[in-house]
Amino acid sequence: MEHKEISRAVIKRLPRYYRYLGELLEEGIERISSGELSERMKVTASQIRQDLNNFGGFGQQGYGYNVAYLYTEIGKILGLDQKHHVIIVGAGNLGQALTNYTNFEKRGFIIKGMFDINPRLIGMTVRGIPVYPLEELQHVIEKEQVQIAALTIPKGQAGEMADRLVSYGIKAIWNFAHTDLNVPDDVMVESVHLSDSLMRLSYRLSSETKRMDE
Amino acid sequence: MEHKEISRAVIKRLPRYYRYLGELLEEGIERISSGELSERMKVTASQIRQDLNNFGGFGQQGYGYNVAYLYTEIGKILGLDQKHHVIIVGAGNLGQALTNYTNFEKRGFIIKGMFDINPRLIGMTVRGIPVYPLEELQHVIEKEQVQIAALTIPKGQAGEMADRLVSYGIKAIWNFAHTDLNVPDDVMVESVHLSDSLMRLSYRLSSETKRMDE
DNA sequence: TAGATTGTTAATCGATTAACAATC
DNA sequence: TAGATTGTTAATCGATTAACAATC
Repeated sequence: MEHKEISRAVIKRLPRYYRYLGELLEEGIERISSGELSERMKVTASQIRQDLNNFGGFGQQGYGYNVAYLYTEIGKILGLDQKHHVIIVGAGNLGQALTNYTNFEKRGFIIKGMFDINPRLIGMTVRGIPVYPLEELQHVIEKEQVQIAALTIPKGQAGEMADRLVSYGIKAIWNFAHTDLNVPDDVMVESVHLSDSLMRLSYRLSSETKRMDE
Repeated sequence: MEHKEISRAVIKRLPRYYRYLGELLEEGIERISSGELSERMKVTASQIRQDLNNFGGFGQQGYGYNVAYLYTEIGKILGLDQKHHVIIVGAGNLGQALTNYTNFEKRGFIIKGMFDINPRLIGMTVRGIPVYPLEELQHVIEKEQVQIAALTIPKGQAGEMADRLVSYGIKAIWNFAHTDLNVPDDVMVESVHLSDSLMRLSYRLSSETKRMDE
């Protein structure tokens, strides 16, 4: 219906709001004003109110925001009220690390299997989740109605594997390969480029050092 | 000296330029114009020229940019011409994955050790790199002149550990814990919030589904 | 009711894109 | 020299912040 397209910048901040609200909830805090939250998160209160109002009026004048309510609502916006079936393509250390991270499960991301070409890994289980050979890929995706694939394989094979996953009906790729993927418009890609991140850290370290030399 | 502070947005894009230039280099391409690069990277040529000119005139009118030269120069800007000593705090799957990723080493990030509280991991080696007990932290940091610490431990312990690392002289923290760290201004933090990333993917998946329902 | 704080409009700031003169 | 393409200034666009009327 109404199509006030939400800006990329806002979406990027949503999980952070969710994280802070979760912490408030744990601390037993019931309500919070944009002003208080702004101090904690180190953003302006104005930005918080603007961001939230993209999705509707969650607050109440003179009161602020109800933490539990806002937490739930942002969860819904992020799609965390639904179960998502996930596979991990690439059962190396990184793939295993993702599988072991049980918090994803709590948020509704259910890992249905891991995949690898390495025969030594096939048959192994992590947290009871088996490593399948790649031949099983299509079968498992269809049977388990998998929507999300985490791609934790070397960049050389990533492009081809992405195409293959898309052809099997995958709708979202969580890409850890150090390359950009080209997929159809209706397939979502979220990339975690670890080396890019490390280089940014290196840049800031170097430029800070230079600044101090002056 | 001259202080035309580089914007956050530009710095964020630098590693991506570096990545694409590396690929061009591998393909044996000697020179490239901002127009050609813009097609590959799917950004505007104007942005490429603006970004690069923050650091100096790397191109030549009528010719474009020399790939090898530009690659080297951006490498220098990113601090990749220098060696950085790194430790990994938290020797679980994720820590091991980082240690196994040999490309970091190629870029000058040399891992000097891993650390853990788990006695079962201590003494183990990954690619020849030993897992030390936390008691060795200060000693190794000082002896090996470690600048960068990757933090791959649960969020509950992350804040305290960050303080400890800072007190031992660490100048940059690559934070994988699902929490924001508070450190002094001269200490750089680069966070990789995996769950934030997964939630963004989930958001886009959900909103795409909704759009199609209309 | 008075005080607090939101939701929202308006002003500002910064980042991106367009345009073009400079120059290889 | 003519053609190509940069470096850079100007114009546009979008995102952030400030301000304040609405309202609980």
